[in-house]
Order: sequence, then C-alpha cells, then structure tokens
Amino acid sequence: MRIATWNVNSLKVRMERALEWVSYAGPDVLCLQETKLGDAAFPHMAFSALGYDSVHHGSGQWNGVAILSRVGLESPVMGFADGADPDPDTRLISARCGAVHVSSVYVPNGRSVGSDHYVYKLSWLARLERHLDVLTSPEEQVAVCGDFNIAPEDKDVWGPAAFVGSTHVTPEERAALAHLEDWGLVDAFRSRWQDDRLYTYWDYRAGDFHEHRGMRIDLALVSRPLADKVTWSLVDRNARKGKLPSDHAPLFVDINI
DNA sequence: ATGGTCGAGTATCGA
Repeated sequence: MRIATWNVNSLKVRMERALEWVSYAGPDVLCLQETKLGDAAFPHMAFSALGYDSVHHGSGQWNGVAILSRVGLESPVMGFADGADPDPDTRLISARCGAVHVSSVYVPNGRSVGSDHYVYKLSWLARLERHLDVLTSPEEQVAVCGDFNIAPEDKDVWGPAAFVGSTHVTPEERAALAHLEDWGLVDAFRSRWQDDRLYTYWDYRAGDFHEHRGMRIDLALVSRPLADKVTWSLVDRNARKGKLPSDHAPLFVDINI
C-alpha cells in the first residue's frame, strides 16, 4: 500500500498538478492539506474518475484537509473525535482505508514563539493524541500523515542558525512530536533515510528551492505494525518543480500489507 | 536572514 501526503497550498490552483501526480505516482491513499476549499467545492468527481473515493473537511479560504483512497474509505470523522468543543479550523480528517486508520493533519503554523497561535499549536498536538486514543490504538495499523509544521531535528532545516528563536524547531514543538512518537508512532521517512538536506517544503521566496533551503516538516507517522512493513519512502521533489508548484512536495511511504 | 513569492481576495494578511 502506497500512502502519500501533500500540502497542495490551494487545490483550486493545484488541481492539474494534483491529477497529474496521482496519475503517475499511483498512491493508494493520499492525504491532502491546505485545499483552501469549502466542502461543496471539493472535486470528488475528478478523483473518482481516477478510481478514488474522497472525503474533505474544509470551510474555504484557509486550511482544508482531505483523504483520497482507492482501497476503501469508511467511517470518516471531521475534526477531533474527543467530543470537546469543535476546532474552529478545518485541520483534521480521519477515515479507515482498508485496514489502516488514516488521519490527514494540518498542524497550526504557530506564527511566533509564545503567541496565542503557538499555544494553540501545542494544545492542538496534545489534542491529536487524545483523538487517536478515541479512534484507535498503537497496536492497530495507524497512519497520521500531513504538514506538522515541525522540523523534528536540526538536520531537518537548511540552516539551524537561521531558525534560532523561530517556530518549527523549538524544544516544546519537538517535545509535542516526541510525545506522539511515545504514543507509538514512527517517522517512516526518517527511519528509512538518515541524510540531512532531505526536505518537503521550500519557501517560494528568494529561490529557496533551487538553493536547497528547505525544511522537512511534512511527515508520515505510522504505528509499529505498519513501520515494521515499510519497504520504501520518498519525497517527490519533481512535484516542486515546473509550472505552478505547491511550496510543499508530496511524500509517500510504501508498506507491504 | 528576511526582502525577494505565492494564494487568499481586491487591501493586506498568512505562510
């Protein structure tokens, strides 16, 4: 099973690239983030024509997440399943794809360290763990994929010195991520590749992509039963090139199930 | 390192 994740930064703008990528990469499951669409505008039919069922959770303008699957798509859950107050943002959607519990996540950016947005980011990550406890358990086949807006290690950013005092690299954010790993999730791409300079996001500005100034902030976190069966994983940098690219590249993980 | 660029929507704001 090939499970992929991609922050498309507006599916309206990216639809042609998304259809192209789905066609040549052939993911069985694709988690999308930042569709920036309302639910009524999500192009279910276009993906259906390629053999995918899809569910979307979006309110238009900002955020918006989706799951596409050609191996079954059951029991969709929009947002958190903990029964507490709904998240005002559309950043989380979950469903069962075959025998895998899949969540597509768009973790808040945090904007600046110590801001209300930063506090929201940390609390959102803690709440994600409670969400997983409601829906599943680490003994099951679980994949939590998306834009985490956290670089797990210094080698996941192009220049650690440039990020001192910034979000995405703070001990608190990394601790929140480590807490998810303690729950039973494994960074599938990192467990296969240990190199630095393997990024998933490059700012549009200043030729960052061509200068290799990126960050690895898009992750596929999988539970141990899946992690033991990972056969391959890759970031498709080609999708960041050419006409009208997203600022993120898609990431996929192949699992022998 | 933040200024460059995008995409929201149409003046700026967010990333």
